[in-house]
Amino acid sequence: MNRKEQKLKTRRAIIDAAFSILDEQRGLSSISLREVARKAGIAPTSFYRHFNDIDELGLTLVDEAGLALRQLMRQARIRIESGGSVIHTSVSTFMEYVSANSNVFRLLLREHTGTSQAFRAAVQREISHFVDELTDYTVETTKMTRDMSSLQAEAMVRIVFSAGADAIDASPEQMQRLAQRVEKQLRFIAIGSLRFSRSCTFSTEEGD
Amino acid sequence: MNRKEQKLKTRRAIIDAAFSILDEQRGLSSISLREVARKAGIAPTSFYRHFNDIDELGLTLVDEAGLALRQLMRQARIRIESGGSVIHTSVSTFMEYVSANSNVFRLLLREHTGTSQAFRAAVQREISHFVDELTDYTVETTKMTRDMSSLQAEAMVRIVFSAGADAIDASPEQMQRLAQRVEKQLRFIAIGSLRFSRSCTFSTEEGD
DNA sequence: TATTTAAGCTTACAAGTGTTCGCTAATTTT
DNA sequence: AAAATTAGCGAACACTTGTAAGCTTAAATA
Repeated sequence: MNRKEQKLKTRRAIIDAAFSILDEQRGLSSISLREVARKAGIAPTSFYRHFNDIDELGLTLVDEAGLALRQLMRQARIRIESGGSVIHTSVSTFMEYVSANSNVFRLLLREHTGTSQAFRAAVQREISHFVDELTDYTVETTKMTRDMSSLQAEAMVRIVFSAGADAIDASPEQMQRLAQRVEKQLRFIAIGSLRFSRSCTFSTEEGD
Repeated sequence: MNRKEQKLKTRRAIIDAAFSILDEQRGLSSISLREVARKAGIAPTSFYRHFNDIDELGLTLVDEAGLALRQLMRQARIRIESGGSVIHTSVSTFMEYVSANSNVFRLLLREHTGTSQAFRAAVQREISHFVDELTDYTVETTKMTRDMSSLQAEAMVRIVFSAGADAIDASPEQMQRLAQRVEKQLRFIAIGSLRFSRSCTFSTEEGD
């Protein structure tokens, strides 16, 4: 058993090395096998004992980042259930997550608009997941239609992720300020979609 | 004069070559001097007659992209003045711009979250410009405070740019659909901020 | 204990990179 | 017409890159 244990250990070393490189200013596409190997403390060729390809490593990183994102969602839901404003709690949780896992979030943001179709698709999948969950929540807790909830959720996620991008390089004070702005903006959307929803009730055949 | 003319011509060839490479799947950071030179039809060393550095080329590209963005704003304003819904006109103009200059917009999006601090700052500057102009417009055409207008403008720009990212790779039908969604989402914000603004009037000392 | 397995290493190669140097040739200036 | 300037080129440099081949060595299995 000691063998597989060791293998997993250096596999982790490779992944961590890759993340640490991303942390230091570089994107997935410009990451080099040799650099990762150097940082992980192995010979370049040993890399192939763990991944067939450098892209395989990249997808692994995106998967791990997506996992962290889902954990974030879970945590936010738990906090919401124990009381407090939904919007405030969500934004706070998100911002904390961004600063705590800045390298992970940076990866998601970069690859979202990045150079590789496969990575972009992978990130898009994670974000859609995020939107879907928020849509479900909105449908449950409001009287809005699914379509309207979906629009609202999408708008909110766009804003939060976009703000998250700015938050990465921000100081704690800037982030505090940013979070407050985002909260207000999300309230715009919440209020607006509700209003919009009501005004539509009159002009469509779909009653309540 | 024939000399400077020729120089400008090959300078343009270099810039166009760089843009065309970006078009074909690659990011600014992974662009290679030699590749650009090859595509521009000059020797690698001749590149230095026009730019000190490959980063200097990068900044030039970002500047050109920003210029195009400002032209877009101007065009949108003209269209708005000649009647029609502000939101609809703006979104349409933006979407048309994105698909017409997809490589340029791609550059802005990528470098916004990209690998180089200088590029990120340059793009951020352009986007801030965009937000500021929209804020001014909102202050002029509504009774909202500057702070509130700024929040609204920022939210709208975040959504539009985020949607623009999705629009790049979308088919015409998908883009049509996307544009409609964005329009509704912007309306959420417009309605919401107005409502929010009114409700604040009661709780603050700032009357009207 | 003997044999097999496999993680990790060293060496090696072909291809790509940025950049320096000195040259050519054509245009501009004197 | 002579001199100076300069866009562009070829050769060469000192790298870095991905990947292949074969070896070592320690653990797993028989």
